[in-house]
Amino acid sequence: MPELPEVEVTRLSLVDRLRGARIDAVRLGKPLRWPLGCEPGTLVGRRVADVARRGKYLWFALDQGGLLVHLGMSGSLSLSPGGAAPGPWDHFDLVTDRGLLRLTDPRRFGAVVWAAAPGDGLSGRLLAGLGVEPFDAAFDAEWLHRGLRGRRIAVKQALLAGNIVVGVGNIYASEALFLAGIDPRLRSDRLSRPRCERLVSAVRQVLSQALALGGSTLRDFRDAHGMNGEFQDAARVYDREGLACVDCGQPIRRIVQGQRSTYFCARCQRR
DNA sequence: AAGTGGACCTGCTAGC
DNA sequence: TGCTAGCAGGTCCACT
Repeated sequence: MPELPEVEVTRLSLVDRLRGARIDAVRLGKPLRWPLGCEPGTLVGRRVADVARRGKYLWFALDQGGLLVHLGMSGSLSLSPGGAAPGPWDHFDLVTDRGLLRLTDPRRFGAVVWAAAPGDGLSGRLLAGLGVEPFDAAFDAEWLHRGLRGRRIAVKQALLAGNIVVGVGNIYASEALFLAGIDPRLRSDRLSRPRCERLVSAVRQVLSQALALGGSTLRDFRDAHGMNGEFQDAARVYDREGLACVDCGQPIRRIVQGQRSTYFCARCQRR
C-alpha cells in the first residue's frame, strides 16, 4: 500500500497528538516481518519524543532509542482514544496516555523494530543504502543521472529500487514516468540529462499532488484518523488499463516489469 | 557488481 | 452459487 505520500500522511496525522505521549503498555499480535528486537515491557514508561520519516519508514523517536515502523503492502496505523479489542489483523499496539496507536496489517509484510539508537542494529541496516529524499535539494538531475549511469535495468525499476531516490513505489513510478513522457521500459543508462531533469520534476509533482490529496486508498489505506486518500481518482495511468489516455485518448497499456504491473501510454511516453 | 526471481502472507475479485 | 487463479501499495535474500 503505502508509498511516501501515504506514509507522510500517516506521520502528519500522528505527530502532534503523539509527541510527549507516555507508553503505558505494549501488545504484540502475530509475527511481522521482523521481530521487535526487545522485550516489550522495556518500552513501558518511555515517552515519544517525535515521529519522523525516512523513505517509507516511520521513526518513532523515544526518550531513549526508538521504533522503526514499516507499513509493508497492507499496513496502516490508527490512533484512537479507546481500547477497542484487537482484531485478527492488529499486530502491534502501543497503549499511551494520548490514545491507542495500533498497526493493522493483514499481510504482515510490515514491521516494528526497536533500535537503541538511530542507525543501530537491524534498523540501521534497513536504512543504510537508501537513496535521497525526493524533496531534498540533493535530488536533482545531476544526482539522478549519476544514479542511472551504468545501469541497464528499465528506468521504472530503477525508480522503484529506492537506492537513488526513496519513497516512489509502484503507483507513483508509473505516474511520474507518464508526467515526464518517458517510456517505463527505457534502459536507465539511456536517459538523457534533460529527461532526468523532467523526471525529477515529475516525481516531485506527483508526490506533492498525492500528498495534497491524502495519498491513495486502493482498498484499505487510512490515515491515523481513519480518513482515506483520494489520489487514486486523480491517477492518469495507474490501474487504468484499456481506458483512454487523458492526453491523447490512446488506451493505457499494462505490462509487467520485475513481477509488478506498470501502466503507461505508448503514444505519450517515448523511449 | 548488476540483474533476476523467489519468498514472505492474506484478502479480494473476476471468471469459469 | 461456489471454487480457483490471479492480483495487490514492499523489499530482502539467494543465486547467476
